[in-house]
Amino acid sequence: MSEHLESALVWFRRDLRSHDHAALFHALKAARKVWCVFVFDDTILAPLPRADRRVAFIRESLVELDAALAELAAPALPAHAATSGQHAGLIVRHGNPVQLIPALAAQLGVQAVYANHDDEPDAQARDARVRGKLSDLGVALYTSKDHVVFERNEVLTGNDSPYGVFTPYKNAWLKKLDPFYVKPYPIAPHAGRLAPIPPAVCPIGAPRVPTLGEIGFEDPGELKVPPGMRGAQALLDDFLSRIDRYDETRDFPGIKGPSYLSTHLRFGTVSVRQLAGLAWERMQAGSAGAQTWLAELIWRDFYHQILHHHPHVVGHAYKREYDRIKWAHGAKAEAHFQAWCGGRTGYPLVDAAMRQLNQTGYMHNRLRMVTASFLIKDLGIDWRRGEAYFAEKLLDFDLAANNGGWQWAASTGCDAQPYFRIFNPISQSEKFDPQGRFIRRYVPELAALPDAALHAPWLARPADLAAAQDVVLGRDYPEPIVQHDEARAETLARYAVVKEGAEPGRAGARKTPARKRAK
DNA sequence: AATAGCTTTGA
DNA sequence: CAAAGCTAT
Repeated sequence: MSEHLESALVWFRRDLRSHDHAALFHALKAARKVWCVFVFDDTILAPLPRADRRVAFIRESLVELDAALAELAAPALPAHAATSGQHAGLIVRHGNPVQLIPALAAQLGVQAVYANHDDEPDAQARDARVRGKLSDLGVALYTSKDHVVFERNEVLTGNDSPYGVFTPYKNAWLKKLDPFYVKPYPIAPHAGRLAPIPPAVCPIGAPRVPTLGEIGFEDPGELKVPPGMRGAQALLDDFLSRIDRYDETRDFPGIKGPSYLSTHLRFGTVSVRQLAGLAWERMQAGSAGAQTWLAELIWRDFYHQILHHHPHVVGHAYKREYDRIKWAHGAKAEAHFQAWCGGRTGYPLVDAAMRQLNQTGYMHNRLRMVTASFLIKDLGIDWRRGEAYFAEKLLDFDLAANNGGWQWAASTGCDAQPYFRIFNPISQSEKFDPQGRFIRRYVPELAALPDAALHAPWLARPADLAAAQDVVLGRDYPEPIVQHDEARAETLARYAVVKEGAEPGRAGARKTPARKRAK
């Protein structure tokens, strides 16, 4: 890999940054001339809604990346020179990378293409095809770890098998970590090798990043997450002032606890090495918040290596016996699913969370667990439908983490937690949004209710409902679409088929007494 | 990374 | 009688 090449092409995918970038570093070290390309992959874009925040986020980030690469290549050039002639930057294409990458490699006459690993099954298949086509042209494809701190087979159990349980994985991960693994790849010292883009590849003076319209999309409106490396840096600066309290604040959607960096991790506009390094440093200095946050980054690595080793988790339970569960079907289930999607379940915290997702493309992590548990364990609906809905709506959607989270909530996943993990949507609400700050923000029709009545308004005293601007359940806000206690019993029965032998009718036979809530 | 139901403690 | 603790699922 370190032999000297005349020229190379770096293919950017989920790593839209110009610093601490593995593939870019390796290319710059190996080749005299280096070009950079991003492809808007039509096989991914075609099924998306036309107003998609992610596409807008990517486009904005590419504009910045292009300028950053040009600046790195020729820092002395005044800004106006950037449009006056041949200069380095980002080549952007739109179509199928399986054709476009080999074609561009041939046009540029490079000897190698460099990219960073993407362990999603579709990406693996795509990269294998690109590798084959490049190889036909006599061009090598070199790929590197970049998206996670440890990948694939880097963290293994004592007998060299991949971990399937998080806690021992985390312990092994932390034991393996040392400063080497979080050291940034230096780009700037080698950036002089970034080569001007030939006019035949990108016409001089033409903008290199297409508009949303040019790739068939519409403006999705304001992005709640500032895009690009600069957006990431701004969020990181802000989070570093709060990270020490992360362990105390992260579970409360009504307060600013999270880093809000998930989208940047997804698109690589921030370096996970930098984040892990910062968190590790603070953790060693005694920060409980940094320690808790680092564990979240480790969850991310964990789910990525799960996906790498067990691609069947896409579309199937990690533990295959859980695919025997019969999920709710029919008109009622369909109505329930629509109510869940639209934030009309009658459970205020669930509805507030779903409305946050619909309105902003983001959902607080605590609420991802609450809403997932509600869909699966209260509505009895197949976790894959919820997974797909999140996949469509989340700006930070990442297949490995989303799938892992849903399988966790569905109890079909890799951690050894038993099937009875059933969140109580009311006690979750009382515990994590006690003042209803979050609920009031997204369910304003209930805002005038007293705190105690917000979590389960159907149990509120009629006087409280009347006092609250005459809130009428069923008119101003839905009645609960299911009764949690009953749903819980049904779920236990539903999951009983997984238990060995699946003694028919055993679970759920014990009647849960209807729980009355004292005034 | 949870809850229900029961038991114990405390005001 | 309510909060806090314990434990099986």
